[in-house]
Amino acid sequence: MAPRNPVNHACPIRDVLDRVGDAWSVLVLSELAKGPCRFNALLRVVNGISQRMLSVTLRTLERDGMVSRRVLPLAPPQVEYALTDLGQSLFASLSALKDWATAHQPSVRAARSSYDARMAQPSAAA
Amino acid sequence: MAPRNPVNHACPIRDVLDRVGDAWSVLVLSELAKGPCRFNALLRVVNGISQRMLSVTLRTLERDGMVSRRVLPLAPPQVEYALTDLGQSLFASLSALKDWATAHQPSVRAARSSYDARMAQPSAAA
DNA sequence: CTGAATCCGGATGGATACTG
DNA sequence: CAGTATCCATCCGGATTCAG
Repeated sequence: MAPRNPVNHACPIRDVLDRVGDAWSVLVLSELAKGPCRFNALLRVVNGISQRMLSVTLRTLERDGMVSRRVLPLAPPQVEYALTDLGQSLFASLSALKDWATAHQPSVRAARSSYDARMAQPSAAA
Repeated sequence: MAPRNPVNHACPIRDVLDRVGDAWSVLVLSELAKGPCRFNALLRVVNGISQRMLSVTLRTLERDGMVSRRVLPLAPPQVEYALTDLGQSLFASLSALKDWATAHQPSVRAARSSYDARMAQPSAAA
């Protein structure tokens, strides 16, 4: 997830984005933000995630201290995942970005349409 | 950059992260935040980016309205890239995340070490 | 100088099957 | 239930080459 290229600076932004930029982490994070959850429950609710990716994602999040893993000693083994304080604070910080996205989505959409339209017309300079 | 999987919700967070989660966008963004810059200048300063990825990244950012592109009509063609207002506001929002990262990097590092240590010892339940 | 097109190796991630 | 291991298709991204 992290070592995309050898030039990873000590840049804190890249550090977070490597942790959060992938397709699933944020989804899992936001599910767990609603409350603790078990593996298969996450699998069902995260919509489209594969068993493998859920497993990988959870392990990474756990390793980074965002998620806690509690094994219930029961007949059918149960494992409960939950956000740690650290994970909750990260999720909170992400909301700033979410707010930006929500606020500016129209602008971005407009920019895109405009760009696509401009590119479609070879006769731009007239 | 965006369509990692067909399940892209209309989730605004994923939307931003798809735009910003890749390895280079943020680097380019933060360079341009310092002021307008030309192609080859970016190429030199962004440390490790290839010509192709710079080109691709700039085009994406331009399409999304984050970056403006101005062609100077000169003998050796010059193209100047700069952040738009939209791009600057995004960059500003990213700083919240950067602050989080800076503040919690030690915690994350600690969590990782701890996790790695725990995993190294098969004898956990005693 | 600024870029686009092509080629291609490596990483990413889904499907499946198997284990505890 | 909660995962891991394997197999394999796809995509990303670097190097190179060509064009305006």
